[in-house]
Amino acid sequence: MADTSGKPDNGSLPAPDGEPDPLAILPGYTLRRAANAMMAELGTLLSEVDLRVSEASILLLIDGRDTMTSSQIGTALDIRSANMAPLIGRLVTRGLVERVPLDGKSMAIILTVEGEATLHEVRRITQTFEQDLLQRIPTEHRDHFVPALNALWR
Amino acid sequence: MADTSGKPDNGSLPAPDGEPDPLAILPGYTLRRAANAMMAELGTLLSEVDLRVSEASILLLIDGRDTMTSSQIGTALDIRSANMAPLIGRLVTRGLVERVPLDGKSMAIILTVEGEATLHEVRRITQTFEQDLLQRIPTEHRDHFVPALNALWR
DNA sequence: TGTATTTGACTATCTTCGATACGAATAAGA
DNA sequence: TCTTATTCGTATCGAAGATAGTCAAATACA
Repeated sequence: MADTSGKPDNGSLPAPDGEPDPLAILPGYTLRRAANAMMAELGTLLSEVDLRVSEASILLLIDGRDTMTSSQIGTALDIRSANMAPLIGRLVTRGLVERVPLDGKSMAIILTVEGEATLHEVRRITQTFEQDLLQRIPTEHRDHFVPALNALWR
Repeated sequence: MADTSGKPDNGSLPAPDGEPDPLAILPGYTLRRAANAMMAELGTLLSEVDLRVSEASILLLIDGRDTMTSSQIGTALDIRSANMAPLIGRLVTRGLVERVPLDGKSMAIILTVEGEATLHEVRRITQTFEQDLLQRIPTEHRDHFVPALNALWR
């Protein structure tokens, strides 16, 4: 209805001459595009160690901990337990982590020796990636990037 | 999702002495989490008009244009033509857009009257969403948000 | 103690977005 | 004309995420 917004309303007149994308000024749209681009790139980098982004996240998270259960990992990474099961399963199959019973019900997910070696590669890849990502952001915006993003979900 | 509230649920994670989440300072990780949270929220909002985010993007893009082909839309939104086909197909089935032959090979995708009415709702929803999104970002970071994101894919 | 509820791990299946691979038809060029 | 490239479309796959529901262990409680 009546746009009560005080933002630049270019809605009904998109100026179809030279502007290829009227969505580019929308924060939500740019957020999606940027995230897609970055995740695709990270996915390509991680294919070197045959890991998906979510799998690499798990390895990074459980490093140095020996009592983290599948559900705790899921809570930390916001992954449902139904989706954790096959994720952990693949890591177990590949010998990167193992399930260790904590009690008769809970299982701790811990890195194997091979998992630690792979994690080392993952660290190398992600650190380079994160550095490159920040480098692409103009210096005057760089320090605002993570705080702004964190305000959207933390 | 269901975690947009600032509740203190991390009793299971290490205390604030060490680090509650070693991934939270990674730009790529925060980017993904923020984008996921925002897109889930927008998806929920758009379910009111039974549209997915990508479908709503198409409507927003083609408004006011009458010679945009499926492949041009795909180029603008970075959607492969193979994925455009079912997307446009659903919009056609719902009577929101129609295919108009341009030259025997190319088809222009244009809004129907009903599509324009729906687009009006979409604008209302997305403008509120975009405004809320920006509001959540602390003022000192807000102006840096879109420029920083655009540097990652434009 | 016995019963009921909650929790942890898991299976099966669905949805959304995105990517390939390929085919058919038209347009454009050698 | 014959070949190549473009456009639109099919079918299929993959990653991430969501629901529903099973099952057994753990916990709460009357």
